[in-house]
Amino acid sequence: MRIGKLAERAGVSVRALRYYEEQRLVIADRSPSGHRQYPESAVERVKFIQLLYSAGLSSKAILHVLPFLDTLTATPQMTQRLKDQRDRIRTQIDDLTRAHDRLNDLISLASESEISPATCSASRG
Amino acid sequence: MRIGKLAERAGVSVRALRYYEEQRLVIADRSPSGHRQYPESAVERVKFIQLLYSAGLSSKAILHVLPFLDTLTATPQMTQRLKDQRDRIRTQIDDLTRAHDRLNDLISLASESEISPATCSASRG
DNA sequence: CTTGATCCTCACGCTGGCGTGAGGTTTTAG
DNA sequence: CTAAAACCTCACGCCAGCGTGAGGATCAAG
Repeated sequence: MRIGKLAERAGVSVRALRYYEEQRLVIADRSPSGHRQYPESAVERVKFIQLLYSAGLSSKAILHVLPFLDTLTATPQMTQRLKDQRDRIRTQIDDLTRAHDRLNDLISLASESEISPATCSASRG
Repeated sequence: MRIGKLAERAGVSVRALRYYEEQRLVIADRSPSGHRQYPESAVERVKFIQLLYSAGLSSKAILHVLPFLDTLTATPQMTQRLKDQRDRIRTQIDDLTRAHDRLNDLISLASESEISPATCSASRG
């Protein structure tokens, strides 16, 4: 499959795919004319990469995690890196949850302050 | 209180505080000589700003949310913005959770692949 | 009065994940 | 055969949240 199709199917831009290759996250065969050729499996791979990016991993961190996908065997070091990232994400989730709750508190206050005194008793029963 | 003390107490850099002022997130009085003067309340305000930054809000988004802290009254538009941000955070939490779970799956696989065949039956009962 | 800590205002640098041409080749549809 | 679409390689641009001097004023203590 060529780069345009992969981009479409994985939901990323062509530019992004070239960038991933630059970061060595994805390896592509080349046709005699130099066009990139991807296997079917690249779709899932790119989607996984996107998942990790959206979770805040850097290209470098992803690069350290990906080899496991290929070989399905991990060195203790790789396992540790996976755990480190997982823990970092958990921490981030906790931070976000705190912010989420704080915002929710504010929303409650805001909703009340919005309501005119006359309708207040009606809406709060 | 002056900027150094506020930075220390709020757990941010002096540079960051100047940046927040540039973004109009924090307003500071000035001494005759031009030094910034902050009230006690600035500590909590800055901590709250940090919370929102860590939740991925931009300066602009924070700027739209903060007036509520000062007035304790919200326009419907402000309430809506609060809700939008809360929803965005929730979405982000979901993304992170998915990544977290995927990584956990990988960690399970990795832990297995790490174990030598001889010890495998022992560790898996 | 002096010294060192703290403060001030520019203003450039950095990082990451791409966007976006420029200028040229290749593939594909008709 | 031709035109459009898709591809290629540079390579600069962007944004955000600061870090990090440069060069100078101000403050607190002895």
